[in-house]
Amino acid sequence: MLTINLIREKKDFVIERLKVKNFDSEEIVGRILSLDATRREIQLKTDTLQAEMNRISKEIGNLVKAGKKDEANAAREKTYSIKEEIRSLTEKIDPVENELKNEIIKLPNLPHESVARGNGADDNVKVREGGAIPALPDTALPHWDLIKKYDIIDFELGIKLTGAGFPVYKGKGAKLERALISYFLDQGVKAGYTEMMPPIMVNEDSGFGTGQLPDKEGQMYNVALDGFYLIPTAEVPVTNIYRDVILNGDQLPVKNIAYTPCFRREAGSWGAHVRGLNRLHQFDKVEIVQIAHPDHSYKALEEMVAHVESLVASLGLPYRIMRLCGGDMSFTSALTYDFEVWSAAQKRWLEVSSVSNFESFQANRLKCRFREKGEKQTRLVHTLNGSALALPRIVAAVLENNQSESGIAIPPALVPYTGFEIIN
RNA sequence: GGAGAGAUGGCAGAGUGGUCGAAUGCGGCGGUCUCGAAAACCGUUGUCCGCCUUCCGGCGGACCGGGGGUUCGAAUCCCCCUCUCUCCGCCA
Repeated sequence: MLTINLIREKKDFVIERLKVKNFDSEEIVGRILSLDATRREIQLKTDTLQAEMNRISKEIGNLVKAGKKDEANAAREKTYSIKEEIRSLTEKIDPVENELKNEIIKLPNLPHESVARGNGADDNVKVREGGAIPALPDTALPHWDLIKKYDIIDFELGIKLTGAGFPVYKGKGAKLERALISYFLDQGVKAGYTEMMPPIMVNEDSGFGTGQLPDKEGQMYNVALDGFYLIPTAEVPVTNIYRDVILNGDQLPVKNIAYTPCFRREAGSWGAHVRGLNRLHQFDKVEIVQIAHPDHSYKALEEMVAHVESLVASLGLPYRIMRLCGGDMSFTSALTYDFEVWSAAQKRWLEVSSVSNFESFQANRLKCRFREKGEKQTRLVHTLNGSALALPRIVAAVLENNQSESGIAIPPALVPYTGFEIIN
């Protein structure tokens, strides 16, 4: 959520920047400014009247204590009309405030100045690439055939237990999954992140804090009986740790890492390109989250990108890093880099990580601030997160890229974690 | 699931209708003392909103789990909700 101050002070700038995200905000901003003016006008009136009320009430107290009953009653008479006036103003201010908030949360985050205009994935900018695309024989199989051949992941069993998109990992498949989680966590801890194991269900406040609610309600599984949501990403609980928190400047940056299962309803997004592990309702992901000083958040973003890059490279996967254009970026992000790995049998790039700086957009919803030592003023922090990494598509690429007649070779970096070198 | 108790500032913990944004202690910050530190002593120490102000800041309003009510006046009284704790039962 953008701050009202920014909208008030840099109205034209806000409108211009949002055009990069193909978002026409002129009307909304106009409504916001008018509601804001109304709100302040009403508040000034009520505050003045309330001050008068408080003064008289205090006076009555003193008069009663002094035994001046008649004067006290006279003063009491005066309060009735003021009270009525306050009541009617209060009734007006509530809807104005609600409407104001409803309008503000409609505005997406402003894109960073480096973000290009564009409509979709085709307009994203390739920043870097690495790794060699393997040459596979024509007999190479897509991962959904490989997992059947080696019996390591069972989709039909998942359908029986739950439904489509909830696979069962078996034998070496399960071990590979666990190995990747451990490997990613260990690498993160080495890079200075603190490991967290958060709840995988969150309440409504948390859903609002990171921006899933109210807009993307339909994307999350809802445990209606208790009012909880299954997390679509560890970003939600791990970032919400800092909801309503004021940090000391010297505590920044906060660097946390967490493995969690992730749950996504993916309503309406089924169709082509979602076979096998490409899109699931439940999947595993290791997420890195940073709470950064606003002056250093882009340095933090680069550091996170470098970390994710080192992970992908260490698995020997061909990858490319894309800077998302305005039209392809999420509502909450100011700058996003996507990581894609080459899936050799599907012959397509699969998104395995998305690393973003949200600047103060989430922080403003979360009310996460920090105070510099010696300063009185609090400021909003910047929040960042990225997948490091999302497992299923990594598994898909590892299986497809490393297949041969004799089986699937495990990347050397993972062997200490799997305990085996080949799936056959 | 049954019975009971409670929710106050960073923490602990007073406060049952007016002068309470809230005693006191701890912690934090600044200072005195010291070569330095500890101890001791002195001072200071919440958040949000609005108005004024060139900065420093000043003034006003709100906030004692959340929401509503009674009252001229509510941390204090009433109603609803949420959460926590204790005991019993069940249980990974």
